[in-house]
Amino acid sequence: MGESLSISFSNWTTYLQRTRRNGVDENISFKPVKTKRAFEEVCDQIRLAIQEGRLEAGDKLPAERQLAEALDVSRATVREAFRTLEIAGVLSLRKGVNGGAVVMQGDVRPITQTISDLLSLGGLSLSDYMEARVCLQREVIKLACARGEEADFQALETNIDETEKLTTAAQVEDRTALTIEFYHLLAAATKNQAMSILMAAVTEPLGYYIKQIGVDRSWNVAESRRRFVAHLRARNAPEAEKEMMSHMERLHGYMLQRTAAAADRRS
Amino acid sequence: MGESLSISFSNWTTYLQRTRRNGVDENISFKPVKTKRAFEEVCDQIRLAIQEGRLEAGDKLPAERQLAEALDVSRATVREAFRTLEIAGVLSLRKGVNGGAVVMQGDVRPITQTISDLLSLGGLSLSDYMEARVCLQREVIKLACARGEEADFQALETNIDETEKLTTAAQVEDRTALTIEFYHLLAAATKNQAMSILMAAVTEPLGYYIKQIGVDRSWNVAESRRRFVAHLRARNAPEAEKEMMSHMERLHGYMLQRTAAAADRRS
DNA sequence: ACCATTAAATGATCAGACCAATACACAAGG
DNA sequence: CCTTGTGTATTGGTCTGATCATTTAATGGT
Repeated sequence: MGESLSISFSNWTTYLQRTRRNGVDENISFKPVKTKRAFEEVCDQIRLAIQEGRLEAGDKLPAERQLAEALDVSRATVREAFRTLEIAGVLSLRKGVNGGAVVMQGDVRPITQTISDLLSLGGLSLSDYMEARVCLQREVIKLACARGEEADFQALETNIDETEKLTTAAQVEDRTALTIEFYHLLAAATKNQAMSILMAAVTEPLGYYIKQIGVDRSWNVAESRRRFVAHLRARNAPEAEKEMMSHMERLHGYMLQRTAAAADRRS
Repeated sequence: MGESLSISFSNWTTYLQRTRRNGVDENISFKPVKTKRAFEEVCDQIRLAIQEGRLEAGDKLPAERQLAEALDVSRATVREAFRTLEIAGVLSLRKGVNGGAVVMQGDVRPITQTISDLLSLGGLSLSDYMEARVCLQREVIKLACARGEEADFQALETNIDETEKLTTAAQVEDRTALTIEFYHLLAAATKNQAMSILMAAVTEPLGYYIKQIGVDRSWNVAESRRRFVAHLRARNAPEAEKEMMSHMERLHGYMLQRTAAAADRRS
């Protein structure tokens, strides 16, 4: 079925482009000519199979060599398709006998990675990013207050305990990891996977910034967090929100200030 | 500088694994042995260069052949790295003289794609997804009410006008596109790029579902939207929210019902 | 039953080649 | 001078075929 994959469309596309260039048929709506690359076609076929239910999580795809022959493309092409889907979290590639490409359930990492990329490339400003963090956080708190269970609150408090144990400057990295985990645990209390994913997307990149600009050591974060969890336990969403908002306001102000300082230093 | 890229770590990792297997040092915290693949190393080097400001949007990387030689890896390896970063929206690959790999500003598509993947693979439930949509929508409305300008409201109304023009069943696809555009325009009114990104992430996958289960033709969406925009213009966030919530409630109920029906039919 | 060795399968990488599209230089013709 | 066509070099896209590294299962000895 894949035999037509590598047939050349060059003559046809050239014709279309020339036609447009002449300007005669300008009013006729041509779709932008975009020759799909072979590996994209392979990607699409696999994704389509998943959408239509012909493939689902846990299924194993044919080995690269076999699939290449079946689709009448080279192994390198199958490889690029597999790589693309692996990065997307759709496939997992395992070596060895009984290895191969296995369909996964998806992965959150591409999302957090993309947010990080957008931040470091300037496609997303730090202030917009932080405001979105605040907005999401508000909704998370509402849900967590309504649905959080004792186990969730316990996990949050354990996290705070561990944070307080790490006081030396050398443990900044571990503290950062715990901070990020705190937000993850909070999102988990919403019992909503999608909210967890979105929160992860706007939380994970924090680590990169904290590593760059350092932490605000002039403030005891643990105290604020304890008050916050207490409000959560009391199902007092407005107070919990107020506590968190004041914390985030301080954090974001600190980050903006330090980032601006770093930018000044660079120029 | 990259000369050590292809040196084999196999002996070292094997040693570590054997040591662990013996169980003697179980209490010592080993990091999980994860032999990084060559193309990942290349990816990381490029991303690091971006984070450190040595590369920024608009810069052009060396050609595949040159970079392969510089890093002492094969062209295929550079290629997989480039492909990975291209899919991530970090690079754009262009053929021809003066072509090559150009650093971009990032792209939102990986995020929406990942959400779609998670939905079709079962890593994210439809109900969780829709609830997150509602939560995000609430925040978007707040911001849009506060910051939306006349041009934004105008764009929304134009969108509604065009939706009303399309009434035949054959134009379902176009109507869907307009529906998605409506949410994008609404997000744009927040003047916050991050909110736009998050909204896109939870809006885009709608198209896939609507195409599958069809639209609810028993209800006039345009009317509800007109009321909604009127509330926006009046800066009346609570009423705007109420209008949108009732609409989404209906839409989501319809989707859950039809999806369940489709699932029944399949089994 | 247990352990070490071997073998086969499979992804990871490499090497070298050719194809296809693109942009630029340059010549031809108006 | 401007336009138009024609190379032509460059670069990503694909192919072929090979070797390396890792994993699992089979094998076989103790």
